[in-house]
Amino acid sequence: MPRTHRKTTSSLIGEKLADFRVGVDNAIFSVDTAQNRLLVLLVMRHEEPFLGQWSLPGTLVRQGESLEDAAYRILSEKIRARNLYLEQLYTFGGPDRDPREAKDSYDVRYLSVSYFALVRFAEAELIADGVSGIAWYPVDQLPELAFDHNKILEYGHRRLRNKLEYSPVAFDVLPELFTLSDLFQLYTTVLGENFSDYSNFRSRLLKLGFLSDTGVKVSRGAGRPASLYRFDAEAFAPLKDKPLVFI
Amino acid sequence: MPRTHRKTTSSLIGEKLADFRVGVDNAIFSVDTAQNRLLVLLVMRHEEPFLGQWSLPGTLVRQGESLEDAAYRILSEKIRARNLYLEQLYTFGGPDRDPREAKDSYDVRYLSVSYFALVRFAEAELIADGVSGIAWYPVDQLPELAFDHNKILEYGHRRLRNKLEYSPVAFDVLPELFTLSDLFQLYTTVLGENFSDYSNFRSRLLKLGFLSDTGVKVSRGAGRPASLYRFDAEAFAPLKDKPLVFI
DNA sequence: CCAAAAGTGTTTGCTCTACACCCATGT
DNA sequence: ACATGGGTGTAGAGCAAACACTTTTGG
Repeated sequence: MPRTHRKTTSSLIGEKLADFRVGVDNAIFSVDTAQNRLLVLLVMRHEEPFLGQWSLPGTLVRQGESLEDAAYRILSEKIRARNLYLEQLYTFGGPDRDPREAKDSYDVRYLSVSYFALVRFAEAELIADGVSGIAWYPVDQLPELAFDHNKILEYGHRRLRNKLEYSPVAFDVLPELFTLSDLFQLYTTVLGENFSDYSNFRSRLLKLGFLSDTGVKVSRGAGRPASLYRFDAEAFAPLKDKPLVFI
Repeated sequence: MPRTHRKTTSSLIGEKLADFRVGVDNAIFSVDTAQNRLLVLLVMRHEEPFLGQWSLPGTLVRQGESLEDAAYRILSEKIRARNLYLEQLYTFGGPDRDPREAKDSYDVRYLSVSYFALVRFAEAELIADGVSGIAWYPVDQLPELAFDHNKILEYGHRRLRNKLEYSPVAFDVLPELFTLSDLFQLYTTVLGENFSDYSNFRSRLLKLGFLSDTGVKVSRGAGRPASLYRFDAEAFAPLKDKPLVFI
């Protein structure tokens, strides 16, 4: 494998290696169940390029820091969230995705490893550091973002929908105890109004057998009180690798 | 977003940025239908570290070259394949994944953006460049690979199985005209013996409506001759974004 | 009592599974 | 003729969509 990991600068024709800056950008989603909105966390840029424009929270990777560590670091610098789900999304690294590449005489490439996160909205307290603008934006009302961040978000949004359908991410982001309506509403705000009928959703989920009824009832205004359920990780374990459908 | 894309070296405490070499490594799969084996392309290393060990074909990214371009370049340096499917797999970038990081005084990080590829076996002619060892290995008889390449391959293998179930990659890798047995066999070698009954597989696929019978029959030894089918891209188009199950 | 929310049940049609069986060819 | 692989059909189980209905609360 002669061409892999050759020492930095090669003198062979046409083989000049690119010099990279590696950053991590996060697509952080959250569901505001009170207002039925799917939100994404944006921060205002205070530097060139794209000064004054909204962008995804990101950072450059430090020495000794893994990519995932970097992703968690940005997240914890922006919000205080304890319950969350995070995974790598995609790596965007084409040339010309950052305007600085053109200007820099040194021909530097900016590579972005993006991460996808879903956090519990109620607990996610934004950290205002005085200077930076930081805000939750509804995904259907996004402004034009810096770099290729609109593209990253679109990609992240697709991933979110898939995750919800095929894996139990929802429970990472719901409170410990929740009603089936809470769960249904979460799915509805992410997947759209008519993804399923409530009663069918309900029986499908219950049949899977990893939601345990605590027996405790809660009343939310008018209407019959709802049972509080808990996600039973043990009961779910055997299903972990099977293709699940929560439709 | 003050911490994103800050100019190279920062002097703030604990914020020393990592210096990156970005490589692309390919997990290239192929199905040998004659012998019913799932193969992966490995190359022998002729440099330290891991000299004399097998590894995934990889390269460092050049100036002006996109990640995907780099992936295609390695591929075309190793095999002459015209029909293939390729997509990004995952980015491995933790510290300590490359032993050179420890030795280099300069604290360089080696980041690997891995790509997943599926190529048509019959056409994939290996390019022996005299020096390098290069070979197809059955995925169930892998040697110990350099770096974290075993992990990458495992990840790629999982992706392959998913791709086959939910997307029409198989048709990128089958000949223009194929029998339903060819298709079934491809699925069997990748997903395992008992993923489905032939007759059910058959009717499910045909009902989807994007396989058109050419009427031409081929005889392979004994037994009734089989119809040659063609993948009808137009008929498939409307199904593109729907969740398909080829199980 | 009525509206609202939670929870149950039923009907209809379809898909999945598992086989059994027929068809066309080489030897 | 018979083994071999290709292709068709079917009965039963289970699931999903749609919707009607009951239960329990607040006002």
